[in-house]
Amino acid sequence: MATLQLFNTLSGKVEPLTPVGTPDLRMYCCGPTVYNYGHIGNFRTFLHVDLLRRVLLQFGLTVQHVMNITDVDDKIIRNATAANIPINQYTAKYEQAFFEDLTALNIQLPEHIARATECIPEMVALIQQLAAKDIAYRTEDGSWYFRLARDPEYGKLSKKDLENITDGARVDLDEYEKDAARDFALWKATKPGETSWETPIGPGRPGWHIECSAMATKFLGQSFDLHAGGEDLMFPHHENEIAQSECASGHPFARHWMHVRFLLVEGRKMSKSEGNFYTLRDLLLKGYRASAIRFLLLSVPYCNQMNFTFDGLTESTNAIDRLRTFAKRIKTGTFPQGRDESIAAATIKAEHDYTAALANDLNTAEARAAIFDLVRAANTAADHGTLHTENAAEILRVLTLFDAVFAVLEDHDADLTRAALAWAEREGRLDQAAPELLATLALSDADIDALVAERTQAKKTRNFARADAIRNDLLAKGILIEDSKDGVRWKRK
RNA sequence: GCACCGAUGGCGAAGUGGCUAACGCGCUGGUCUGCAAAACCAGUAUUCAUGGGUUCAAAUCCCAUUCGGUGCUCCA
Repeated sequence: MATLQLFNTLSGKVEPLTPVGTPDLRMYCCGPTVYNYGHIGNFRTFLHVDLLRRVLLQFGLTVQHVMNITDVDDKIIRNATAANIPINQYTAKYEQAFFEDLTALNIQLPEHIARATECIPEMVALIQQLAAKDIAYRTEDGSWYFRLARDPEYGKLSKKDLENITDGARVDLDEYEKDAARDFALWKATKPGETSWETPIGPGRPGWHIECSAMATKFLGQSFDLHAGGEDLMFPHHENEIAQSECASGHPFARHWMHVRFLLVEGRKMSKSEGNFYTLRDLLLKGYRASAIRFLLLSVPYCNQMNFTFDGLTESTNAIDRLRTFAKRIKTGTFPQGRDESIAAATIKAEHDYTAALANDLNTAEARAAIFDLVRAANTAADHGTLHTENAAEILRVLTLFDAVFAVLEDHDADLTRAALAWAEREGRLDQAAPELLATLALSDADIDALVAERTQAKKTRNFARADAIRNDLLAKGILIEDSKDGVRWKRK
């Protein structure tokens, strides 16, 4: 069984990722702050964590995977206050939307979902531990801060020297109360009108970093195998998590740290002001398939910056079509009995290359290439009649391995698009949907089957004008007809 | 401003000292087809941002420049 070699931000080296102390690989991944719909940058991270998880499972490990939901923070409080609703009502909507999006992207759910608001006692206990060592201190207004001067290892993840980062210190209303400018908030005192919790350390709400320390420890213990998140979280978020957790417990926190790099959109930084900021739902309404979005976001390895483009989405759509067409051919085609040695060798090579690529720091681009090499070799063989039944079975097994990780071969795209349209209708956003999309989905499968049957009949009577008219009409509505030896097929483009 | 990362064909992208620079998409020609589609075959970067240097040998190492990104402040 292969072992995953994964870059570790903490050591700066590629190292094997294996469970220590328990049979399960224990991993914690920073989840969303549920104050809005998730954008494609968010999902690049969640997709690569999903890929990691699927690779670990494929490599024979079991995992205990925790993801947090940040359901209390400044933005949530601000937006809920503006909407004049309680924060839990505000976050419930976006949390539900987030899980719908995970489903659309075929992202597996972690074993544990941890909501910040449900783990307040654990956070308070952690702050008390730090307070007992005089590492946490309380300011006059009732907030608690972490005394950075007490952590000599601070900066080891992001390779920062404390001396060099003080100039960028945050200017904050509370700053005058802190002992040192870089000390960060563990607990924020109640401000008028804000949600707060009555606790043994006083009323207030959690600071940003404390929830991940508390929840990771709650579900995985003081030390665990892997902590992952977007590259921007490395500092200060993850650095602060390490500081809090290790100073409190006296034990190493996560052994291995993985950071997913940012994406660009059409070569530019994604931002609302650039006008290139997209949520998953935006793309579905434009008519792009969920599977194509998944495949594109996974096609560039996590450790590289990727350029997300609409041409890339079209490319991914076409690439998936080719894979699906191929899978169908292998599953349903008729082949001569027996086994061809050269195809068998190509199949074994593809499986080997595919596995080696993923084991090598999750090189998804090379893993993809290995599968496409197999597709070409097998299609050529099938065209020449040298692909045999045993070859088909072996190829199908490799395709199954591939799809257990990439998860794009099963076609749920039309249903997912319909669901997105139904959501847009409820939200009054139907005007954002592409017109061609509405035309395509207006046709039911039965309608299409009827037209295809009519065309087949027209062809039999050599009425090609009528047959072509039907085909062109359907094509204009996004339905592609293919005649083959085994009969007529159609698919939605 | 300081620190770090990146720049590979029409587009996306792998490769990080040594076989003809993967793979996908696109495009061109061919096979098949009533015509298409799918599939296959052939072609599609003498060259890896630019300028120097190291080496028998560089896309891969070093220096400089240009451009893009990230962190230093909320951010996947």
